[in-house]
Amino acid sequence: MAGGTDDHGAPRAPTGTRDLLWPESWRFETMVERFRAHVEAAGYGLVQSPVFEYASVFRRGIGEHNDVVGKEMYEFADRDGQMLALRPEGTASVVRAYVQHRPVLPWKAWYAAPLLRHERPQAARYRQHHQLGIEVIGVADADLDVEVIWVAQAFLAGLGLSDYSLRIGSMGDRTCRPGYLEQLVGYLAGHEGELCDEHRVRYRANPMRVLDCKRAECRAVTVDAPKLLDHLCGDCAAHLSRVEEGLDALGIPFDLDPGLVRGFDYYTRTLFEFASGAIEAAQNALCGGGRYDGLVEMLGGDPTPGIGFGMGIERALVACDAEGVFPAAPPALDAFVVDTAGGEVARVLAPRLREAGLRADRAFDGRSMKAQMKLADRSGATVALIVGPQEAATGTVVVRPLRSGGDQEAVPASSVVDAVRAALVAVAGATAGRS
RNA sequence: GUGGGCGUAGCUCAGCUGGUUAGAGCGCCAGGUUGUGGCCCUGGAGGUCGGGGGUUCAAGUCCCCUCGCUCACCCCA
Repeated sequence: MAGGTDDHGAPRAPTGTRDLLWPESWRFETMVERFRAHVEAAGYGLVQSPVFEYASVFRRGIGEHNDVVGKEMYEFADRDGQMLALRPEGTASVVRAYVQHRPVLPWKAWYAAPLLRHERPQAARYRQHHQLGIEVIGVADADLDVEVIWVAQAFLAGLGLSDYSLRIGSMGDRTCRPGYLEQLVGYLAGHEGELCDEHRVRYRANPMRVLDCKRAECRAVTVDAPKLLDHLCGDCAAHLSRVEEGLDALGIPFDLDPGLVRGFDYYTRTLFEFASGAIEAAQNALCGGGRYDGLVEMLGGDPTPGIGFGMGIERALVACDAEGVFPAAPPALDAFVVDTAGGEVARVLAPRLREAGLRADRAFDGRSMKAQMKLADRSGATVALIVGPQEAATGTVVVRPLRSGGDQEAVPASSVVDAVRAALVAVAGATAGRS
């Protein structure tokens, strides 16, 4: 295959992207709706920002020294020569929107958006993926950190998930981090020759990455490296303690992880990540977030605190599959019209049923009774409404239950809607009676 | 960017050491006393065996290249 087509010339979805067809698409959207209900009940309002921004928004916010901006961002000059970038993560865009519009503080926003990164696809990782997220601008209180973590945790639990864990850490702030980084770089410089090939040359650009390196060489060095959690200033230490207390108070289990590090420059203080224990694949991070008290300023606003998280919808769905929860059970039809008498009845009856608030569909192309009944069955409809020559001549419609054992009956065309409603009630009653 | 695995009907896959018109299950379509779905039976449609080149009397089966998918590293949701 070449040029975005298969070898027969038919185009296909780009590498790392996928089409979601019914009923998978239904499940995806249902998860978004769940999230909407969950966060709106906690005071968050939807924010929608463009899928592309001036590239500088991400360069300034996320920083140059990480893979997302450095080598994964879709960046291009448009026809006017403006440097634009497809949104690689959610927070920078939302904060840019805040700086531009200055909504009243505190501003609690949520979003569900596609993110694009030119990564090599693998299990549970795509070039276009989707995140559910929240951002709160204008609150420094550690109790908000607890709320934000709760929002994520309660959502996961609400999906029915139970096999996941929470790690939290702190990135310090401008008071304590610079001094710590200096110490860390000094320490690493003293062990430069012992680091892995990659970090031997890169440790100065992003020293905290080395702490996260999985290679044995780096691990041997970092065991005794200075830890940021031991060098937090008084305010950052107090903030972290308050968060831990709050999580304890809510009964949310967590692990304090000195090695929890993120590549984005904007993070300060609280950092957290939920990982699934049920996902077999390597990519098991469900949700990552943290505080970014310096980001608003970096994007041209006044110094204003902020915090948020992003949760991968695709990953959450994989976790749901792995745990056997949140099944796909799309709604079925109420009625399916079968017309073998020329279609004159079906073309009016189906719209009338829908106007009456019923979920209805019909067959086309004048197919046989058997074929139309098959479609009716496959549609999941509760009843089939059958119109043959006999019914067409007498102005009646046969109401045939498809999901229960009841008998079919012929009713006047004028009372079909009532008959369908009665059948729905009867079936619902029978179902309730069985369970 | 690096490495491994795989590419045969819409889907899941068989096709042994290269040899006649490439198969199965599911799905789809049409029939099974001339008006009724689900089960069952019968029949049918549907494949340039990812693409290109090479070896050979002969390749889905071997070799090379290429595209794609997939898994892992890196990083991340």
